[in-house]
Amino acid sequence: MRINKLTDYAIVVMTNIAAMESKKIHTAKEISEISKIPLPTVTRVLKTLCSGNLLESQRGSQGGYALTKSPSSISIATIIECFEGPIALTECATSDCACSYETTCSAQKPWQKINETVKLALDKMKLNNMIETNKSNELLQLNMNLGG
Amino acid sequence: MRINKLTDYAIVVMTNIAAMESKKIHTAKEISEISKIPLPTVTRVLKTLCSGNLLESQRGSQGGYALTKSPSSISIATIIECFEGPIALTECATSDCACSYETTCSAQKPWQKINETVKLALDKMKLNNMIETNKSNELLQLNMNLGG
DNA sequence: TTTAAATAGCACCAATTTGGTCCAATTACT
DNA sequence: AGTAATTGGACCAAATTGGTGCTATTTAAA
Repeated sequence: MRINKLTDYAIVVMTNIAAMESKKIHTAKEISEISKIPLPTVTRVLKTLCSGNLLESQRGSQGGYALTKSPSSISIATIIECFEGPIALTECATSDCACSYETTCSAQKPWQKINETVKLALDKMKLNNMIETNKSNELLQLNMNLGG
Repeated sequence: MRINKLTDYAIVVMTNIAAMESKKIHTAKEISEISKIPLPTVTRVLKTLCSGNLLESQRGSQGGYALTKSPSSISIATIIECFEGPIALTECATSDCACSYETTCSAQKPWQKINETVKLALDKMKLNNMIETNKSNELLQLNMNLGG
């Protein structure tokens, strides 16, 4: 039931980028050092975030990554969906559900309700909510969410 | 972010047992046939449910499994926790979190909020809610939740 | 034009988790 | 005693996940 490690990395990375207001564009190397995530891994995370349109990339010299939207309009739900597909505890509520009991399965409605609740909670939580407590905090680092 | 297959099996099994009011005790074989889950696998699920005190077992001839409580007082949350530990999208909100950023990590509160919401939704959903739509329905079978 | 800096898109391997199965031991009823 | 049933453990195969590296491509600056 837990989110994947890569998804957790992604949330850390996005939060860190959001917390750095001074500059707009950041290289993978820079983000790697700040987040204390090895470069190859953070690179992969950044690519996925990019293909999900949560980051935009600038190639070549002086290039890097930047948020596509303001921190207050990027939700945790979006980030999770970018890495793990539609938010649902079961596949039942998903569009691509090939469940053969669709019409008779009485369990489907309860699950839809549960999944909606979860999605709503994750939709409400935006990037700025993750950093607003105190901005002078050290930047988020690896393992803060997954414990270690 | 999805629940495990075994957890899904467990919910199916528990719902099916709850739906059979006539008899109180059911053998593993019986439950296997009704739920269309292979006997060895359903056996394992039943054992786990038993050690989590959601089912009580009677050994020997004429033995089997029965709910320990009424369907209306058994929540989906309890079943999930029985198989996957504390309900949390991250480990941060868990008691055994060894997160070294505890005091400074500003992301912890948001995560606690999210996890509480999820837990609440799963706590509210009881076994009787899973079957109440219409009792004449065929019993739930394998894959109804995970699709397939 | 050349060079250096950076991302893009793969493909690969290792480690972990998960799922499924079986066996020997134990218990209880007849 | 014999049969029917659970118990607990161990085991293996499969799938997923995480981590890394390589090469191509793009861009800006020297």
